[in-house]
Amino acid sequence: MIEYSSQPHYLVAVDCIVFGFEEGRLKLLLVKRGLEPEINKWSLIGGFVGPEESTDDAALRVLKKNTGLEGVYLEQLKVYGKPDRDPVERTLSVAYFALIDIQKYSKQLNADYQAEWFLINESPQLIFDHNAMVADARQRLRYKAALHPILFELLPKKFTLPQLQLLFEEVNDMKIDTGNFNRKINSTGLLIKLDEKDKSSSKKGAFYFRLNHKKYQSASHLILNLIPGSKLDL
Amino acid sequence: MIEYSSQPHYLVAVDCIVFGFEEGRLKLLLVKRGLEPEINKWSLIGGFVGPEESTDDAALRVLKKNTGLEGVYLEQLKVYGKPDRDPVERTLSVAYFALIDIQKYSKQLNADYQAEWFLINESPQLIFDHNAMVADARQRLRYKAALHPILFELLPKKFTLPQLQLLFEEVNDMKIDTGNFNRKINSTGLLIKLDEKDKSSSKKGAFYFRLNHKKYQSASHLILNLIPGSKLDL
DNA sequence: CCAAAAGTGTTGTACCTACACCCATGG
DNA sequence: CCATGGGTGTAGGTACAACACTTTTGG
Repeated sequence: MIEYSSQPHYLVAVDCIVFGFEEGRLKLLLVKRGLEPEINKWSLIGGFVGPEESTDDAALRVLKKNTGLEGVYLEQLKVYGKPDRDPVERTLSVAYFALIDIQKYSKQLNADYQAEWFLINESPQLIFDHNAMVADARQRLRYKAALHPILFELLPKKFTLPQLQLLFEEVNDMKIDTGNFNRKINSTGLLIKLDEKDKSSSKKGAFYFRLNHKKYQSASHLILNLIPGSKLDL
Repeated sequence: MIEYSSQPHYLVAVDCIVFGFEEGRLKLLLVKRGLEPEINKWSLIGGFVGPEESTDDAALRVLKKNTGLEGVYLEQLKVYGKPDRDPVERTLSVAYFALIDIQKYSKQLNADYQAEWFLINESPQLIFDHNAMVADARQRLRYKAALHPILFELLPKKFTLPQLQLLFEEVNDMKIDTGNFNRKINSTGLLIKLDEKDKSSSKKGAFYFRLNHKKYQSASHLILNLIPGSKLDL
């Protein structure tokens, strides 16, 4: 039997930066940590990687356990591997970011786990290096969303153009011209206009749209150019 | 003393996808693996992460040991975390990709480690999931290079525009119009024209250029638009 | 009828592609 | 003097930013 003799072994965790979008604001899902150290402090959703699961599997499991959701958009962000990032024992963390439809979430088991949504700019101090993870994830989200139509993952099945524009403005932290935005979005062919209108925020009402899923699948690598002088950085 | 009781611990390795560019072709640095299993098969350069170093540090160490080079461009690619990716024992691998000036490399200790350059499209079968890592790294390189001027890291201090164009063509696997390419490159202000010419590949000779380092630093997030209808994908 | 949000039209400009063209020089 | 690779110029088209404009409807 071959073995790697005396190489050191470490704990491996996953942590998920979970983004949501509600009432025109970008939000972040946090939980109160359930174990020492730093018990009861706010933390990203996370857990240790089990012996029979991949890190991807572990992230999915953790996500399902805390939100009840499956089939959400999940992407590996990066590894945080400083030796002393966890004071108890060396633990590597593989960070993932998830985009979820916050409406779907609230229909699921809400109270079971004491998870809570925070406005992203008003979230509390987090444990360890979790604040850095969130900052990195926001940057990555901006970057990725500039090139790929992933932000739809944050919206309910039916949504309006003003809603979508607000989302883009939140993520990129800038105002966008409505005319140009609508024209570009429509030219992608990704949206299908419904007959129904949302009158909750104006008298005229804004038409609902839904995703053209066929187009969305095949165009997941499409390059949007929705953000004018975009200041990407990665 | 707090501890995370009985959570499982794993080995953690780093593997480096090292790119080079020579004679107009993109190359990959590989080594013959020095330990069982799969001893003497071709492999990425890699090693286990030591107890006192971060994964980034480990990658730098491994790179220095195998190429003698320091201060090279190095970026985390992603973690490969399937439970059975190493048949001996569960080992997570944090993959990094590096861009090195192959000229500098050959000046360093060349024969000490039995590393060898392969044309990227003619590289041998690699151990474990290393082939997948290379494929992912190529894609990431293309993606990143479309937005950031990182490809200069692959060139020597002095280089010509035709050389640079070849590099872009290799990385993106497409022909690029010379006129448009030159104009765009020049408009970035990233290059400084030297008086000297390289006459090795034509009678007229091509002017050498060097990087404007100040501009390069401050514009590391610059968005190049050098690849026409680019087919990015990540 | 008016305020306020939704959505459309228009126009000048910047940039980009394609391709024709000139340049330098070793043999 | 000509073949070859290096490098520049230019015309036509596209797409975009900016902003003025029309539409709808509840109060």
